[in-house]
Amino acid sequence: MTYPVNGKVPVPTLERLATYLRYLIDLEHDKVSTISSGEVEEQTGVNAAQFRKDLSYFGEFGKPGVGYDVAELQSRITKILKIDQAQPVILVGAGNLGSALVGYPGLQEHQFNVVAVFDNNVAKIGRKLWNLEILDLDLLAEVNKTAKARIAILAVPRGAAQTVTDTLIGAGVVAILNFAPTSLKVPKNVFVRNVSFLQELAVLSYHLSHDEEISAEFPPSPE
Amino acid sequence: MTYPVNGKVPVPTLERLATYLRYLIDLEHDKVSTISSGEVEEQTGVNAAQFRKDLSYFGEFGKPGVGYDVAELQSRITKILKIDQAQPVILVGAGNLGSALVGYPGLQEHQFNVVAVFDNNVAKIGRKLWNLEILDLDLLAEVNKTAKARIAILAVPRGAAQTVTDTLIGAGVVAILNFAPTSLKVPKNVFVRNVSFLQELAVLSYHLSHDEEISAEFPPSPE
DNA sequence: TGCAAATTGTGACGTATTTCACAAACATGG
DNA sequence: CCATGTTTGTGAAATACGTCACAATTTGCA
Repeated sequence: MTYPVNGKVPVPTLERLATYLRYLIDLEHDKVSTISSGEVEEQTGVNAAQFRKDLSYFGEFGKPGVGYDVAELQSRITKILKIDQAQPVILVGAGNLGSALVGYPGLQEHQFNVVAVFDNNVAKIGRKLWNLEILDLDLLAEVNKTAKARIAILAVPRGAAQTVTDTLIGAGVVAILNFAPTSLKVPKNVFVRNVSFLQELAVLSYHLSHDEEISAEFPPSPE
Repeated sequence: MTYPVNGKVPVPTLERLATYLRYLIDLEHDKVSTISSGEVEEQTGVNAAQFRKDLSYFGEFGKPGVGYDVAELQSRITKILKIDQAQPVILVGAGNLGSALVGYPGLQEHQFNVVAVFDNNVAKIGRKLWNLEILDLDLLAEVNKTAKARIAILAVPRGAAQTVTDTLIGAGVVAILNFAPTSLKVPKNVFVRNVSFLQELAVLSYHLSHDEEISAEFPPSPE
Protein backbone atom coordinates (compact mmCIF):
# COMPACT_ATOMS: atom_id res chain seq x y z
CA MET A 1 0.00 0.00 0.00
CA THR A 2 2.89 2.35 0.65
CA TYR A 3 6.34 2.78 -0.83
CA PRO A 4 8.40 -0.28 0.04
CA VAL A 5 6.59 -3.44 -0.96
CA ASN A 6 3.59 -5.46 0.09
CA GLY A 7 4.11 -9.09 -0.74
CA LYS A 8 5.74 -10.49 -3.83
CA VAL A 9 6.70 -8.64 -6.95
CA PRO A 10 6.53 -10.66 -10.16
CA VAL A 11 9.90 -11.15 -11.81
CA PRO A 12 8.58 -9.95 -15.19
CA THR A 13 7.72 -6.69 -13.46
CA LEU A 14 11.30 -6.30 -12.25
CA GLU A 15 12.59 -6.99 -15.71
CA ARG A 16 10.39 -4.31 -17.15
CA LEU A 17 11.45 -1.81 -14.51
CA ALA A 18 14.94 -2.03 -15.94
CA THR A 19 13.49 -1.37 -19.38
CA TYR A 20 11.60 1.67 -18.19
CA LEU A 21 14.72 2.97 -16.53
CA ARG A 22 16.73 2.82 -19.74
CA TYR A 23 13.97 4.69 -21.52
CA LEU A 24 13.68 7.30 -18.80
CA ILE A 25 17.39 8.06 -18.95
CA ASP A 26 17.02 8.78 -22.65
CA LEU A 27 14.07 11.04 -21.98
CA GLU A 28 16.01 13.01 -19.43
CA HIS A 29 18.75 13.59 -21.97
CA ASP A 30 16.10 14.87 -24.33
CA LYS A 31 14.85 17.27 -21.64
CA VAL A 32 11.45 15.66 -21.48
CA SER A 33 10.02 16.32 -18.05
CA THR A 34 6.76 14.40 -18.06
CA ILE A 35 5.39 11.25 -19.66
CA SER A 36 2.13 9.33 -19.64
CA SER A 37 1.74 5.57 -19.56
CA GLY A 38 0.40 5.79 -23.10
CA GLU A 39 3.63 7.33 -24.31
CA VAL A 40 5.58 4.59 -22.56
CA GLU A 41 3.53 2.04 -24.46
CA GLU A 42 4.30 3.71 -27.77
CA GLN A 43 8.01 3.78 -27.11
CA THR A 44 8.64 0.50 -25.33
CA GLY A 45 5.82 -1.68 -26.56
CA VAL A 46 4.72 -2.42 -23.01
CA ASN A 47 0.98 -2.13 -22.52
CA ALA A 48 0.06 1.07 -20.69
CA ALA A 49 -1.94 -0.71 -18.01
CA GLN A 50 0.94 -3.08 -17.52
CA PHE A 51 3.25 -0.17 -16.91
CA ARG A 52 0.92 1.34 -14.34
CA LYS A 53 0.40 -1.96 -12.58
CA ASP A 54 4.10 -2.60 -12.47
CA LEU A 55 4.61 0.69 -10.67
CA SER A 56 1.65 0.09 -8.40
CA TYR A 57 3.59 -2.64 -6.59
CA PHE A 58 5.79 0.07 -5.20
CA GLY A 59 3.41 2.91 -4.45
CA GLU A 60 2.00 5.81 -6.38
CA PHE A 61 4.17 7.54 -8.88
CA GLY A 62 2.03 9.64 -11.20
CA LYS A 63 -0.56 12.38 -11.19
CA PRO A 64 -3.92 11.70 -12.78
CA GLY A 65 -4.49 13.94 -15.75
CA VAL A 66 -0.79 14.69 -16.01
CA GLY A 67 1.43 11.64 -16.03
CA TYR A 68 4.79 10.89 -14.47
CA ASP A 69 7.69 13.16 -13.65
CA VAL A 70 10.59 11.71 -15.60
CA ALA A 71 13.33 12.61 -13.14
CA GLU A 72 11.44 11.44 -10.10
CA LEU A 73 10.34 8.19 -11.66
CA GLN A 74 13.88 7.50 -12.76
CA SER A 75 15.18 8.15 -9.30
CA ARG A 76 12.59 5.97 -7.64
CA ILE A 77 13.16 3.02 -9.95
CA THR A 78 16.90 3.09 -9.35
CA LYS A 79 16.16 2.99 -5.63
CA ILE A 80 13.76 0.08 -6.00
CA LEU A 81 16.32 -1.90 -7.96
CA LYS A 82 19.04 -0.82 -5.56
CA ILE A 83 21.19 0.54 -8.30
CA ASP A 84 21.20 4.02 -6.84
CA GLN A 85 24.59 3.36 -5.32
CA ALA A 86 27.61 1.45 -6.57
CA GLN A 87 27.58 -2.30 -6.11
CA PRO A 88 30.66 -4.50 -6.20
CA VAL A 89 30.52 -7.42 -8.61
CA ILE A 90 33.05 -10.13 -9.27
CA LEU A 91 33.62 -11.85 -12.57
CA VAL A 92 34.82 -15.41 -12.93
CA GLY A 93 36.12 -16.41 -16.34
CA ALA A 94 38.38 -14.13 -18.33
CA GLY A 95 37.62 -15.60 -21.73
CA ASN A 96 36.09 -13.83 -24.70
CA LEU A 97 32.73 -13.43 -23.10
CA GLY A 98 34.01 -12.36 -19.70
CA SER A 99 36.23 -9.87 -21.38
CA ALA A 100 33.37 -8.41 -23.38
CA LEU A 101 31.23 -8.14 -20.28
CA VAL A 102 33.78 -6.27 -18.19
CA GLY A 103 34.25 -3.84 -21.03
CA TYR A 104 30.56 -3.20 -21.41
CA PRO A 105 30.02 0.47 -20.51
CA GLY A 106 26.46 -0.12 -19.37
CA LEU A 107 27.69 -1.88 -16.27
CA GLN A 108 29.38 1.21 -14.87
CA GLU A 109 26.47 3.40 -15.92
CA HIS A 110 24.17 1.25 -13.88
CA GLN A 111 26.45 1.22 -10.89
CA PHE A 112 27.69 -2.32 -11.21
CA ASN A 113 31.42 -2.17 -10.47
CA VAL A 114 33.50 -5.14 -11.43
CA VAL A 115 36.01 -5.17 -8.59
CA ALA A 116 37.85 -8.41 -9.34
CA VAL A 117 38.32 -10.91 -12.15
CA PHE A 118 39.25 -14.53 -11.58
CA ASP A 119 40.38 -17.38 -13.78
CA ASN A 120 42.07 -20.71 -13.24
CA ASN A 121 44.10 -20.59 -16.44
CA VAL A 122 47.75 -20.03 -15.49
CA ALA A 123 48.39 -18.39 -18.84
CA LYS A 124 45.89 -15.68 -17.99
CA ILE A 125 46.57 -15.11 -14.31
CA GLY A 126 48.57 -11.95 -13.76
CA ARG A 127 47.59 -10.42 -17.09
CA LYS A 128 45.34 -7.42 -17.24
CA LEU A 129 41.76 -7.37 -18.42
CA TRP A 130 41.01 -3.72 -19.11
CA ASN A 131 42.38 -2.22 -15.95
CA LEU A 132 41.95 -5.21 -13.68
CA GLU A 133 44.51 -7.86 -12.97
CA ILE A 134 43.27 -11.40 -13.54
CA LEU A 135 43.54 -13.25 -10.25
CA ASP A 136 43.93 -16.91 -9.40
CA LEU A 137 40.58 -18.52 -8.76
CA ASP A 138 41.98 -19.95 -5.53
CA LEU A 139 42.18 -16.43 -4.12
CA LEU A 140 38.49 -15.80 -4.57
CA ALA A 141 37.36 -16.42 -1.01
CA GLU A 142 40.26 -14.44 0.41
CA VAL A 143 39.80 -11.48 -1.92
CA ASN A 144 36.08 -11.30 -1.34
CA LYS A 145 36.62 -10.92 2.39
CA THR A 146 37.49 -7.35 1.63
CA ALA A 147 35.75 -6.86 -1.71
CA LYS A 148 32.45 -8.05 -0.23
CA ALA A 149 30.77 -8.57 -3.56
CA ARG A 150 27.43 -10.31 -3.26
CA ILE A 151 26.85 -10.49 -6.99
CA ALA A 152 28.96 -12.57 -9.35
CA ILE A 153 29.04 -13.02 -13.10
CA LEU A 154 29.87 -16.55 -14.10
CA ALA A 155 31.44 -16.84 -17.55
CA VAL A 156 33.27 -20.14 -17.39
CA PRO A 157 32.93 -23.35 -19.41
CA ARG A 158 30.17 -25.73 -18.43
CA GLY A 159 32.54 -28.20 -16.83
CA ALA A 160 33.81 -25.69 -14.31
CA ALA A 161 30.52 -24.01 -13.53
CA GLN A 162 29.32 -25.99 -10.53
CA THR A 163 32.68 -26.02 -8.74
CA VAL A 164 33.11 -22.30 -9.20
CA THR A 165 29.57 -21.74 -8.04
CA ASP A 166 30.28 -23.57 -4.81
CA THR A 167 33.38 -21.45 -4.29
CA LEU A 168 31.40 -18.28 -4.95
CA ILE A 169 28.75 -19.22 -2.44
CA GLY A 170 31.42 -20.05 0.11
CA ALA A 171 32.81 -16.60 -0.45
CA GLY A 172 29.54 -14.88 0.39
CA VAL A 173 28.05 -14.45 -3.06
CA VAL A 174 24.27 -14.72 -3.06
CA ALA A 175 23.35 -13.72 -6.60
CA ILE A 176 24.82 -15.20 -9.75
CA LEU A 177 24.43 -14.22 -13.37
CA ASN A 178 25.18 -17.50 -15.11
CA PHE A 179 26.40 -17.64 -18.70
CA ALA A 180 27.48 -21.26 -18.51
CA PRO A 181 25.10 -23.57 -20.35
CA THR A 182 24.25 -25.72 -17.37
CA SER A 183 21.84 -25.56 -14.48
CA LEU A 184 23.53 -24.69 -11.22
CA LYS A 185 22.66 -26.34 -7.93
CA VAL A 186 22.49 -23.72 -5.24
CA PRO A 187 20.92 -23.33 -1.78
CA LYS A 188 17.55 -21.64 -1.58
CA ASN A 189 18.94 -18.32 -0.42
CA VAL A 190 21.06 -17.90 -3.54
CA PHE A 191 19.58 -16.38 -6.68
CA VAL A 192 20.61 -17.40 -10.14
CA ARG A 193 19.70 -15.86 -13.47
CA ASN A 194 20.65 -17.86 -16.52
CA VAL A 195 21.57 -16.31 -19.82
CA SER A 196 21.67 -18.70 -22.75
CA PHE A 197 22.30 -17.48 -26.28
CA LEU A 198 21.64 -20.90 -27.67
CA GLN A 199 18.30 -21.05 -25.97
CA GLU A 200 17.37 -17.72 -27.50
CA LEU A 201 18.54 -18.75 -30.94
CA ALA A 202 16.68 -22.02 -30.65
CA VAL A 203 13.44 -20.19 -29.93
CA LEU A 204 13.99 -17.98 -32.96
CA SER A 205 14.84 -20.99 -35.07
CA TYR A 206 11.63 -22.69 -34.05
CA HIS A 207 9.48 -19.72 -34.94
CA LEU A 208 11.20 -19.39 -38.27
CA SER A 209 9.90 -22.71 -39.42
CA HIS A 210 6.56 -22.81 -37.67
CA ASP A 211 5.01 -19.48 -38.35
CA GLU A 212 3.00 -19.36 -41.49
CA GLU A 213 3.35 -15.74 -42.49
CA ILE A 214 7.08 -16.25 -42.67
CA SER A 215 7.72 -19.31 -44.74
CA ALA A 216 8.25 -18.60 -48.43
CA GLU A 217 10.12 -15.41 -47.72
CA PHE A 218 12.99 -17.21 -49.36
CA PRO A 219 11.55 -19.97 -51.51
CA PRO A 220 12.53 -23.43 -50.26
CA SER A 221 15.02 -24.17 -52.98
CA PRO A 222 14.47 -22.28 -56.22
CA GLU A 223 17.20 -24.00 -58.19
CA MET B 1 -2.68 -34.77 -31.40
CA THR B 2 0.03 -36.00 -33.73
CA TYR B 3 3.63 -35.12 -34.36
CA PRO B 4 3.82 -31.68 -35.84
CA VAL B 5 1.95 -29.22 -33.67
CA ASN B 6 -1.60 -28.51 -32.63
CA GLY B 7 -2.00 -24.87 -31.86
CA LYS B 8 0.47 -22.73 -29.96
CA VAL B 9 3.52 -23.89 -28.09
CA PRO B 10 4.40 -21.78 -25.04
CA VAL B 11 7.70 -19.98 -25.38
CA PRO B 12 8.90 -21.29 -22.00
CA THR B 13 8.46 -24.77 -23.40
CA LEU B 14 10.70 -23.96 -26.35
CA GLU B 15 13.31 -22.54 -24.02
CA ARG B 16 13.30 -25.70 -21.98
CA LEU B 17 13.59 -27.88 -25.08
CA ALA B 18 16.98 -26.28 -25.67
CA THR B 19 17.91 -27.12 -22.10
CA TYR B 20 16.89 -30.74 -22.48
CA LEU B 21 18.87 -30.97 -25.66
CA ARG B 22 22.07 -29.82 -23.99
CA TYR B 23 21.54 -32.40 -21.29
CA LEU B 24 20.80 -35.17 -23.76
CA ILE B 25 24.00 -34.50 -25.66
CA ASP B 26 25.93 -34.98 -22.43
CA LEU B 27 24.08 -38.21 -21.76
CA GLU B 28 24.93 -39.55 -25.17
CA HIS B 29 28.59 -38.86 -24.54
CA ASP B 30 28.25 -40.82 -21.33
CA LYS B 31 26.70 -43.73 -23.23
CA VAL B 32 23.42 -43.49 -21.39
CA SER B 33 20.73 -44.92 -23.63
CA THR B 34 17.54 -44.32 -21.67
CA ILE B 35 16.22 -41.75 -19.21
CA SER B 36 13.03 -41.15 -17.29
CA SER B 37 11.37 -37.82 -16.68
CA GLY B 38 12.32 -38.20 -13.02
CA GLU B 39 15.98 -38.32 -13.89
CA VAL B 40 15.59 -35.24 -16.03
CA GLU B 41 14.11 -33.46 -13.06
CA GLU B 42 17.06 -34.42 -10.85
CA GLN B 43 19.58 -33.19 -13.36
CA THR B 44 17.97 -30.08 -14.77
CA GLY B 45 15.70 -28.96 -11.98
CA VAL B 46 12.70 -28.98 -14.31
CA ASN B 47 9.65 -30.67 -12.80
CA ALA B 48 9.10 -34.15 -14.28
CA ALA B 49 5.52 -33.45 -15.27
CA GLN B 50 6.63 -30.24 -16.89
CA PHE B 51 9.11 -32.16 -18.97
CA ARG B 52 6.49 -34.63 -20.10
CA LYS B 53 3.99 -31.89 -20.88
CA ASP B 54 6.57 -29.97 -22.86
CA LEU B 55 7.14 -32.99 -25.04
CA SER B 56 3.44 -33.70 -25.34
CA TYR B 57 3.02 -30.62 -27.51
CA PHE B 58 4.91 -32.47 -30.20
CA GLY B 59 3.68 -36.03 -29.94
CA GLU B 60 4.63 -39.08 -27.94
CA PHE B 61 8.25 -39.70 -27.18
CA GLY B 62 8.56 -42.21 -24.38
CA LYS B 63 7.52 -45.67 -23.37
CA PRO B 64 5.53 -46.13 -20.16
CA GLY B 65 7.51 -48.17 -17.67
CA VAL B 66 10.74 -47.49 -19.51
CA GLY B 67 11.37 -43.85 -20.27
CA TYR B 68 12.87 -42.08 -23.23
CA ASP B 69 15.48 -43.21 -25.70
CA VAL B 70 18.24 -40.66 -25.41
CA ALA B 71 19.36 -40.72 -29.02
CA GLU B 72 15.88 -40.58 -30.43
CA LEU B 73 14.72 -37.82 -28.13
CA GLN B 74 17.79 -35.81 -28.97
CA SER B 75 17.18 -36.26 -32.65
CA ARG B 76 13.53 -35.30 -32.43
CA ILE B 77 14.18 -32.17 -30.40
CA THR B 78 16.77 -30.95 -32.87
CA LYS B 79 14.20 -31.45 -35.61
CA ILE B 80 11.52 -29.57 -33.68
CA LEU B 81 13.85 -26.65 -33.13
CA LYS B 82 15.07 -26.90 -36.71
CA ILE B 83 18.66 -27.15 -35.67
CA ASP B 84 19.09 -30.53 -37.30
CA GLN B 85 20.72 -28.87 -40.27
CA ALA B 86 23.07 -25.92 -40.54
CA GLN B 87 21.50 -22.48 -40.50
CA PRO B 88 23.19 -19.35 -41.77
CA VAL B 89 23.30 -16.45 -39.33
CA ILE B 90 24.66 -12.97 -39.82
CA LEU B 91 26.22 -10.84 -37.14
CA VAL B 92 26.08 -7.08 -37.07
CA GLY B 93 28.52 -5.33 -34.75
CA ALA B 94 32.11 -6.46 -34.49
CA GLY B 95 32.78 -5.01 -31.05
CA ASN B 96 33.76 -6.91 -27.94
CA LEU B 97 30.46 -8.63 -27.57
CA GLY B 98 30.06 -9.52 -31.22
CA SER B 99 33.55 -10.89 -31.24
CA ALA B 100 32.88 -13.05 -28.20
CA LEU B 101 29.69 -14.36 -29.75
CA VAL B 102 31.23 -15.41 -33.05
CA GLY B 103 33.93 -17.22 -31.15
CA TYR B 104 31.50 -19.11 -28.99
CA PRO B 105 31.91 -22.79 -29.88
CA GLY B 106 28.34 -23.62 -28.91
CA LEU B 107 27.05 -21.85 -32.00
CA GLN B 108 28.70 -24.25 -34.40
CA GLU B 109 27.78 -27.22 -32.26
CA HIS B 110 24.15 -26.25 -32.53
CA GLN B 111 24.34 -25.68 -36.25
CA PHE B 112 24.25 -21.92 -36.24
CA ASN B 113 26.82 -20.84 -38.80
CA VAL B 114 27.89 -17.24 -38.75
CA VAL B 115 28.35 -16.61 -42.45
CA ALA B 116 29.03 -12.87 -42.43
CA VAL B 117 29.98 -10.10 -40.03
CA PHE B 118 29.14 -6.46 -40.61
CA ASP B 119 30.17 -3.19 -39.02
CA ASN B 120 30.02 0.44 -40.02
CA ASN B 121 33.30 1.37 -38.37
CA VAL B 122 35.84 2.05 -41.11
CA ALA B 123 38.66 1.09 -38.79
CA LYS B 124 37.22 -2.41 -38.50
CA ILE B 125 36.05 -3.06 -42.03
CA GLY B 126 38.42 -5.38 -43.86
CA ARG B 127 39.96 -6.79 -40.69
CA LYS B 128 39.33 -10.36 -39.71
CA LEU B 129 37.18 -11.56 -36.87
CA TRP B 130 38.24 -15.14 -36.28
CA ASN B 131 38.18 -16.38 -39.83
CA LEU B 132 35.61 -13.96 -41.21
CA GLU B 133 36.31 -10.67 -42.86
CA ILE B 134 34.39 -7.77 -41.38
CA LEU B 135 32.24 -6.27 -44.11
CA ASP B 136 30.81 -2.82 -44.62
CA LEU B 137 27.30 -2.58 -43.29
CA ASP B 138 26.20 -1.07 -46.59
CA LEU B 139 26.86 -4.40 -48.27
CA LEU B 140 24.45 -6.27 -46.04
CA ALA B 141 21.50 -6.45 -48.40
CA GLU B 142 23.70 -7.40 -51.30
CA VAL B 143 25.60 -10.08 -49.42
CA ASN B 144 22.47 -11.63 -48.00
CA LYS B 145 21.07 -12.17 -51.47
CA THR B 146 23.41 -15.10 -51.66
CA ALA B 147 23.97 -15.84 -47.97
CA LYS B 148 20.21 -16.04 -47.38
CA ALA B 149 20.44 -15.81 -43.62
CA ARG B 150 17.08 -15.41 -41.97
CA ILE B 151 18.51 -15.07 -38.47
CA ALA B 152 20.66 -12.16 -37.35
CA ILE B 153 22.53 -11.33 -34.18
CA LEU B 154 22.44 -7.65 -33.39
CA ALA B 155 25.35 -6.47 -31.25
CA VAL B 156 25.53 -2.78 -32.00
CA PRO B 157 25.17 0.29 -29.76
CA ARG B 158 21.69 1.42 -28.91
CA GLY B 159 21.80 4.39 -31.25
CA ALA B 160 22.36 2.26 -34.31
CA ALA B 161 20.00 -0.55 -33.43
CA GLN B 162 16.81 0.55 -35.14
CA THR B 163 18.47 1.59 -38.39
CA VAL B 164 20.38 -1.65 -38.62
CA THR B 165 17.20 -3.55 -37.83
CA ASP B 166 15.42 -1.93 -40.74
CA THR B 167 18.32 -2.85 -43.00
CA LEU B 168 18.23 -6.43 -41.76
CA ILE B 169 14.55 -6.76 -42.41
CA GLY B 170 14.99 -5.29 -45.86
CA ALA B 171 17.59 -7.97 -46.50
CA GLY B 172 15.21 -10.81 -45.67
CA VAL B 173 16.01 -11.37 -42.02
CA VAL B 174 12.97 -12.46 -40.02
CA ALA B 175 14.48 -13.36 -36.63
CA ILE B 176 16.73 -11.13 -34.58
CA LEU B 177 18.66 -11.81 -31.42
CA ASN B 178 18.99 -8.33 -30.00
CA PHE B 179 21.75 -7.40 -27.58
CA ALA B 180 21.23 -3.67 -27.93
CA PRO B 181 19.49 -2.18 -24.89
CA THR B 182 16.52 -0.81 -26.74
CA SER B 183 13.21 -2.11 -27.96
CA LEU B 184 13.13 -2.64 -31.68
CA LYS B 185 10.16 -1.76 -33.85
CA VAL B 186 9.55 -4.53 -36.32
CA PRO B 187 6.67 -5.78 -38.47
CA LYS B 188 4.53 -8.56 -37.05
CA ASN B 189 6.19 -11.28 -39.09
CA VAL B 190 9.62 -10.60 -37.60
CA PHE B 191 10.63 -12.20 -34.32
CA VAL B 192 12.89 -10.54 -31.83
CA ARG B 193 14.45 -11.97 -28.69
CA ASN B 194 16.08 -9.47 -26.41
CA VAL B 195 19.07 -10.24 -24.24
CA SER B 196 19.80 -7.69 -21.58
CA PHE B 197 22.56 -8.21 -19.05
CA LEU B 198 21.57 -5.12 -17.19
CA GLN B 199 18.03 -6.35 -16.86
CA GLU B 200 19.29 -9.60 -15.41
CA LEU B 201 21.63 -7.86 -13.02
CA ALA B 202 18.88 -5.50 -11.96
CA VAL B 203 16.65 -8.42 -11.05
CA LEU B 204 19.45 -9.94 -9.00
CA SER B 205 20.15 -6.62 -7.36
CA TYR B 206 16.53 -6.26 -6.36
CA HIS B 207 16.38 -9.68 -4.77
CA LEU B 208 19.57 -9.02 -2.89
CA SER B 209 18.01 -6.25 -0.93
CA HIS B 210 14.46 -7.52 -0.63
CA ASP B 211 14.79 -11.09 0.43
CA GLU B 212 14.90 -11.58 4.13
CA GLU B 213 16.92 -14.78 4.39
CA ILE B 214 19.77 -13.02 2.71
CA SER B 215 20.29 -9.75 4.47
CA ALA B 216 22.88 -9.90 7.22
CA GLU B 217 25.05 -12.29 5.26
CA PHE B 218 27.51 -9.47 5.37
CA PRO B 219 26.61 -7.28 8.34
CA PRO B 220 25.57 -3.79 7.24
CA SER B 221 28.78 -2.12 8.33
CA PRO B 222 30.77 -3.93 10.99
CA GLU B 223 33.45 -1.31 11.40
C1' DT C 1 0.42 -66.32 -17.74
C1' DG C 2 -0.50 -63.04 -14.15
C1' DC C 3 1.01 -59.68 -10.86
C1' DA C 4 3.97 -55.93 -9.10
C1' DA C 5 6.78 -52.06 -10.21
C1' DA C 6 7.88 -48.33 -13.15
C1' DT C 7 6.81 -44.63 -15.97
C1' DT C 8 4.29 -42.15 -19.55
C1' DG C 9 0.63 -38.84 -21.37
C1' DT C 10 -2.86 -35.77 -20.12
C1' DG C 11 -7.23 -33.79 -18.13
C1' DA C 12 -8.25 -31.12 -14.19
C1' DC C 13 -6.77 -27.93 -11.01
C1' DG C 14 -4.00 -24.12 -9.15
C1' DT C 15 -1.10 -20.16 -9.54
C1' DA C 16 0.92 -16.30 -11.94
C1' DT C 17 0.66 -12.73 -15.11
C1' DT C 18 -1.64 -9.70 -18.29
C1' DT C 19 -5.38 -7.02 -19.83
C1' DC C 20 -9.74 -4.64 -19.24
C1' DA C 21 -12.52 -1.15 -17.70
C1' DC C 22 -13.84 2.38 -14.72
C1' DA C 23 -14.03 5.46 -10.60
C1' DA C 24 -11.24 9.01 -8.69
C1' DA C 25 -7.90 12.78 -9.28
C1' DC C 26 -6.16 16.59 -11.51
C1' DA C 27 -5.72 20.28 -15.19
C1' DT C 28 -7.51 23.74 -18.26
C1' DG C 29 -10.27 27.21 -20.13
C1' DG C 30 -14.24 29.71 -20.29
C1' DC D 1 -16.07 27.48 -10.23
C1' DC D 2 -18.04 24.40 -13.24
C1' DA D 3 -17.68 21.41 -17.40
C1' DT D 4 -14.72 18.83 -20.28
C1' DG D 5 -10.80 16.18 -21.29
C1' DT D 6 -6.87 13.54 -19.65
C1' DT D 7 -4.64 10.16 -17.09
C1' DT D 8 -3.82 7.48 -12.99
C1' DG D 9 -4.43 3.36 -9.82
C1' DT D 10 -6.62 -0.89 -9.23
C1' DG D 11 -10.28 -4.43 -8.55
C1' DA D 12 -12.14 -7.93 -11.59
C1' DA D 13 -11.90 -10.81 -15.74
C1' DA D 14 -9.11 -13.17 -18.97
C1' DT D 15 -5.20 -15.65 -20.37
C1' DA D 16 -1.03 -18.19 -19.82
C1' DC D 17 1.66 -21.33 -17.50
C1' DG D 18 2.83 -24.89 -14.05
C1' DT D 19 1.67 -28.86 -11.09
C1' DC D 20 -0.99 -32.76 -9.60
C1' DA D 21 -2.84 -37.07 -9.85
C1' DC D 22 -4.18 -41.01 -12.11
C1' DA D 23 -5.58 -44.27 -15.91
C1' DA D 24 -3.11 -46.67 -19.34
C1' DT D 25 1.00 -49.00 -20.98
C1' DT D 26 5.08 -51.59 -20.70
C1' DT D 27 8.51 -54.54 -18.40
C1' DG D 28 10.28 -58.26 -15.61
C1' DC D 29 9.83 -62.02 -12.97
C1' DA D 30 7.64 -65.80 -10.44
